[in-house]
Amino acid sequence: MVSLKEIAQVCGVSVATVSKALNDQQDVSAEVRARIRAVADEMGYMANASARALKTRRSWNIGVLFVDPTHGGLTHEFFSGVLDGIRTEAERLGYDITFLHSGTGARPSTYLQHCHYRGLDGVVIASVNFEDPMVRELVESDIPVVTIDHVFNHRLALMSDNTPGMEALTRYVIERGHRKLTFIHGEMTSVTRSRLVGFYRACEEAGIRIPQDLSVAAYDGIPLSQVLSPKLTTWQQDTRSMGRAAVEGLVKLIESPRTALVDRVIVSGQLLEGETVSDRRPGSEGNL
Amino acid sequence: MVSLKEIAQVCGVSVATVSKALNDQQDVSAEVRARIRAVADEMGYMANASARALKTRRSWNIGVLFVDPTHGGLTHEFFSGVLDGIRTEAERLGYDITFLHSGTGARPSTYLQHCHYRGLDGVVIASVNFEDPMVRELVESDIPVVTIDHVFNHRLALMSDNTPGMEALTRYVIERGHRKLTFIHGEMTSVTRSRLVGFYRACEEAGIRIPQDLSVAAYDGIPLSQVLSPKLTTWQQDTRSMGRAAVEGLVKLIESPRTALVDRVIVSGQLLEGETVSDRRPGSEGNL
DNA sequence: TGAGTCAACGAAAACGATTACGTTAGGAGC
DNA sequence: GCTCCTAACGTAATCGTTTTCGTTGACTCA
Repeated sequence: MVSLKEIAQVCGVSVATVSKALNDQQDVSAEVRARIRAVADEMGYMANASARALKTRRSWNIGVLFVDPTHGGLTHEFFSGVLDGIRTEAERLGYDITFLHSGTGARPSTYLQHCHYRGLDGVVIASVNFEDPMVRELVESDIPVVTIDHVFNHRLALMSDNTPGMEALTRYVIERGHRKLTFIHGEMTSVTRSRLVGFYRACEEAGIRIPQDLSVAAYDGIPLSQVLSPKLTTWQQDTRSMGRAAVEGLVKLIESPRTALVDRVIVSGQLLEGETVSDRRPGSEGNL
Repeated sequence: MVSLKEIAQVCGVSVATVSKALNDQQDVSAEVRARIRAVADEMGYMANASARALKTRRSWNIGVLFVDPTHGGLTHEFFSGVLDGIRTEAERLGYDITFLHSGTGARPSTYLQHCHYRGLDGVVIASVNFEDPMVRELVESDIPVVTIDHVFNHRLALMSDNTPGMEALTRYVIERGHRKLTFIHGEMTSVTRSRLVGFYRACEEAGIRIPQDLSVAAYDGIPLSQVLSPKLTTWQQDTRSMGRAAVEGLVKLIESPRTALVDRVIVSGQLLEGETVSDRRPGSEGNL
């Protein structure tokens, strides 16, 4: 609440000079700069984000759009990890984050309007219905956007390695002697399709013969799977890294739109060997 | 990005009149107001939060302070529920939320400075080390604050029903015939102390005699406990309600500081009967 | 008719920061 | 001594709102 003006008065200089000194500009002598900094520290000066944003049109604020289809809110474990990554990386780079929603206060609005209202510098979109007109409006706007696990033209997309990951997971199961496989999935989203491709690839590569005992392997390495007994064998997505990578890419897009690449970033996961896939290879005893 | 000025030009009125019309003030005739609203809608006008905040000193933005001691970040299930409640209620009341942290951009700072930087209207504090000097600085500041599960003088506190909850849970165990009880807890926080009080109360009420088979009851009804086998018997805290109630109280404090009550709000939980407490009463068969 | 009232508008000053541009003075160069 | 350059500062406009305080004109009423 102490402003540039007050510092200027104490130091006997103009507001402009204080601003320059605090922003490390060249137009100020070393002595004056040092004095201004000392006074600013002493007075406990803190910049006013609103005033700065108003003038510079940069809010240092990133929007996060997430709609949980299962209505589980933020408890959804996948998004919790992603969000934590987003939050961590944003903080590191000097940004705050704001949850996007439709309905600013009493009057209803769109996601894009919410962005304009807050002057958001960019948006991370994850886990939404990408067919939603409000989402499309946002993606087609002139605001920097990065999507997670969905690809739009001319937009930065951050993908988990769904196809190769599923392929590797399936191959793991096949290698252990299983020949009759079933792929159980939820809603048929683009993510599901990617994984299905990986599943088929690994199957084709192997050929399918006779059934044996039931084994289970899953996608997503959420913590829950590790406290179950027996421990679930899964392909673990590094959700935190996904969040971090998303923000890293977005901020590049924001801060150097000319040179930043609009492409596909893939964050790879890893096999988490649990106890739910038996080893049926000749000569082995099996572990289930 | 269309501003009041542009609307004013189109309508042939002053900026002041447009502002008044859009903010439902009395100083504008019905016809002019209607025309201004129509033009504003048509032009897709959206207020600029920064400009408004700069002028009114109200950001419509609430800070959320949460530091996970176990370093699990937002994946901490308790806080995920609380956060979702905060988010939902804040949205309903027209507020956005911002995660507080120390370290605004490159330069390190305190939580309070972060609040000033963003002009936050109030703060919800949960799951932090309440002895932290930075937390105390925040609590002792002039910013509206509500704490969750911790009581400060002259500050609004939102408590879960730790003592009566623990008391009820313990009584439940005793009623089923158990006489030798053990209370296992983590760090000795004020929350732990509250629960311990409830535990002792129920014990005193009953008297203690001989040991029997092992039974387990737990506090916190996180989803995990329900997928375990056997299902854990727990006292379930309604985390979402806690988040909502916290924001509800905070906003009252923000919007009517004169009449809002600074007190203790208690959100009660409920017994979630699982399968981990056997029934040892005479005549019963037990279920474990 | 003249004073007074009031509804309906506008002018302008903020809020706190940034920045293009103007100004000043001292030194260099001839 | 004069011009010119440049480092180091200040002036002032500007970002988009809100809000106080005019101002204007129509109307009422004695």
